[in-house]
Amino acid sequence: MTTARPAHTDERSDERPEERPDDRYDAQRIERKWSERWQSDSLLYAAEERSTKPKYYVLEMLPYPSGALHMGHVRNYSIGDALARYMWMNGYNVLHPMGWDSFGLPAENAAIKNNTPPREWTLRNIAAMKAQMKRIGFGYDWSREVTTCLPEYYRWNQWFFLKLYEAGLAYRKKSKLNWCPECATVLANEQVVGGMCWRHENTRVEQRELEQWFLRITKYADELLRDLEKLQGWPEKVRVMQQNWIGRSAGTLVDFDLGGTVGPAGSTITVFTTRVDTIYGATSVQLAPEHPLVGDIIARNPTLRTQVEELISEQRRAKEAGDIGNIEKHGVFTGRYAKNPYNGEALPVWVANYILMDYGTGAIMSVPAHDERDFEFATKYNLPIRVVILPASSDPEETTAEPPLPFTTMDGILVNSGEFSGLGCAEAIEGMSAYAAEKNFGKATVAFRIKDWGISRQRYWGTPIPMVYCERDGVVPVAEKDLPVILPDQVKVTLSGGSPLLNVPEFLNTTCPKCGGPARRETDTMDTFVDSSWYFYRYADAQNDKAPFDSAKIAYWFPIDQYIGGVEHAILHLIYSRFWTKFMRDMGQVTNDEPIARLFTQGMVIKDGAKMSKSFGNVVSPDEMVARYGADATRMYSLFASPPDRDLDWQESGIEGIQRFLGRVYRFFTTNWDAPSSAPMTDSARRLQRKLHQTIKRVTDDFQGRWHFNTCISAIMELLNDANRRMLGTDDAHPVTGALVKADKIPQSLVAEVRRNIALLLAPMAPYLAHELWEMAGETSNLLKAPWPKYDAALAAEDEIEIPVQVNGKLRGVVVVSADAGEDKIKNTALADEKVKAAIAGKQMAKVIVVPKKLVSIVVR
RNA sequence: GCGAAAGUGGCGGAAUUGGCAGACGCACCAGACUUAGGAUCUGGCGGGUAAAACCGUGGGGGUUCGAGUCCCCCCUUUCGCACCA
Repeated sequence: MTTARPAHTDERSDERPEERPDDRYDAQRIERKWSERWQSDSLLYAAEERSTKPKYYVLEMLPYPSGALHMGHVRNYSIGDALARYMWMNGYNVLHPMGWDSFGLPAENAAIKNNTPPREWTLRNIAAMKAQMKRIGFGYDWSREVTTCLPEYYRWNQWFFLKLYEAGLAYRKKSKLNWCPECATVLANEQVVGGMCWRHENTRVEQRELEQWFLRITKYADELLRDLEKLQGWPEKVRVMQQNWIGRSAGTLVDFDLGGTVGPAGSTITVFTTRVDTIYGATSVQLAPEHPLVGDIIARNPTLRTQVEELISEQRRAKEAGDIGNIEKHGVFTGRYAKNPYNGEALPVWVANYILMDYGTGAIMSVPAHDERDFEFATKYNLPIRVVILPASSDPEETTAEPPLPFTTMDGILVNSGEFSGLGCAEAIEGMSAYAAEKNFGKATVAFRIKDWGISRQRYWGTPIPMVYCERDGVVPVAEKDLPVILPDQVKVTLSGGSPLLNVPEFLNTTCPKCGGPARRETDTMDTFVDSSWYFYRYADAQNDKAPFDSAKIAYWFPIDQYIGGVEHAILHLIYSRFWTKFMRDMGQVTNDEPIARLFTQGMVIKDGAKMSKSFGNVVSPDEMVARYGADATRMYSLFASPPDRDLDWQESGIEGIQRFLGRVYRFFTTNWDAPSSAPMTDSARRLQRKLHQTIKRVTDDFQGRWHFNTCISAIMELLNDANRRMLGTDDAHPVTGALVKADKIPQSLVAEVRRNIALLLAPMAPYLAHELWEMAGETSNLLKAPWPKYDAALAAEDEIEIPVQVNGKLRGVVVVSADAGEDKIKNTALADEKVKAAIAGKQMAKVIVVPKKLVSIVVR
């Protein structure tokens, strides 16, 4: 059935007077209008090359172009964009760029699934996500866009790799590596989470031995640790995580002589210990099952070999399961003895499954009396336990008392320790280390947990490593002038082992840069964390085709003033970035020691108590939110729902509330309030003005300080509620008497002032609406660069304040006094209050405490 | 096991410095305007009471005139680290 539209008639009785279209907040209309304007101005968000303004570099972590933004992105970028806009309004030369971390495995998976080349898939995703960002209205300087999968970018990865190679910081080594069967590639230690692949949480990581390229991040281990001190603008949590990751421990190396009884691997066991002061209490030496000496020891002993092999597999199983910490301690005695160089004692040598080859030297001295693990082990195998440290005590009699074992703390005194007896632990460590060095059987040293960074990936979609293997010249770097080594386009991608590039002869076969003879290219590609280790430098000079960047531009923009992203990058990305910066500094490319001055880690976006994910079916699509409520409401809700460092619980009804608020703001501008054009500042007007200045202060303070955007949005809501109430002439309740007072009309000039400032205050958080309101208020300047409002402390100050009065700790009344009232005045007013009088009637007043501007507390008996 | 953060109405959260607990928003309830309302506006909204009193910030102690906030013990949740010698 079709109903013809009624012909145009002049009169339709049932029709209500139509709202003027402009009376309704139409987010889609407003956002379309401003989006068009902004996009026609390519210089709108551009950072200035030469500027007299102070610089401000605000950066959000670049996304992986998966195809669509998720709410986590929206939250991250809403915070960054609000800050950038705030800084623009405060007169800074703001650098606010965006890019794409666009190499990596998902593109290959998608290629297999959809039969689309990774490059095509990736670039299409980038276009889609860029459109989303523009729709939401994030103010990025797109002239500086960085796309890591393009040769214009990754050629500099290769260039840096050559520099690292020249500096001896890139090297090749055969090693056992973490292998994810699902990814069919090697993973860095950082990408193994509890024995599982970081990307496939149900896939157990295996160990494989392969020739790999490594970057010598350990060269900077000490500095990376030390400079954490400088990063006061970073969350404590992140600094601690990095500190643990680097895992520095100062200790001593001590050689235990095997008396020439062991084969080619040597006849000395070097142990690492942080407690050399306990060495006189050592009752055995423990080797990791994979220690090189173990091979020699078990060579002619099949029984022992079987036992050790069992230890190795126990350890491997535990490692793969990720619970090496809970392994049941096992060990076998090798039948050998090693000499403690301090006292000449021969100690039995054991092999134990809880000793790790990749920490320290893979060998320890076992001191059961003063170490938890050694105590457990010695108890199990009946090894002797000898006390050599007694608790220090101010009472000399107590010093002789045997402590409960194991006694592991450092506040003790050495006993039974030869010439070192009587020393405190700390001085003993120092003295005994020096002694070892002097006698040439050891020295003080530092062990680190951090390992060199393995960057080889047997994958296609990444930066080719610019190295060539020649039969005559061996490993040869590609000449700088021949960069970039282009990643070929038409490649059959599979996920079965080995790099797909092996099957591309025109890539694989090349000539040796040295001799010109036939050679093969390296077919592994770089870990994508290489891309993200320095991308933010490229933003400073994104078009440069002669160098990764011009150092002068880096000197201007760096360090990054504010970096914003998820805490999941606390270790990997952020430690590699710091390493890369230090390397670039040492090669003279940059002058800053650290890339990032301030770091902010925002919380996750969750829904129904769980992280948004497809498997939970609780994913909220930003596109849908923007279509339904508008970009302003979407981003503003992401700022309003919780403080940015906490997790955000997405509630659809919450965003509706924000939408309603924006609608009220809009109507505040369209409503004709019938305000007197010139009127004296009535009491009510004065109160509104005070509220306005208080609001400016609150919002400004939040931007300057703790970034609790939820409370500064609340403040703006309060201002609007207050203004509306007064303008509508709703009755005002007197704060004390409760008597209703007719609200006064607000003069036109104050209405205009409130409107103007609401537009300004909203500009960082709801830019589309703010710009529209700014224009509606008759302003012609660009709101993006309009000066941020200043509050007047005098106008913000209350002239009357409410003072609660407590009697014996319970609230009994509230009195109003002028803000500058002295103690006596406040006290007298409080004591004159009827309710207070009633509460203290018939009792004896013991004490009256007056806290000016705060409260009165009366104690009665 | 070690370390960190957190625990406040039906919900998200506020209280920034020891000083009126619950701002702001959601949900809900009532009313207004309406043929209608998933629009808008007004009012209410921790428990309790007729109204008060009184009780309320995970639990138990403490300091203080006064504690969500400080101290001690415990519980729960989240995150990080975990035979690192």
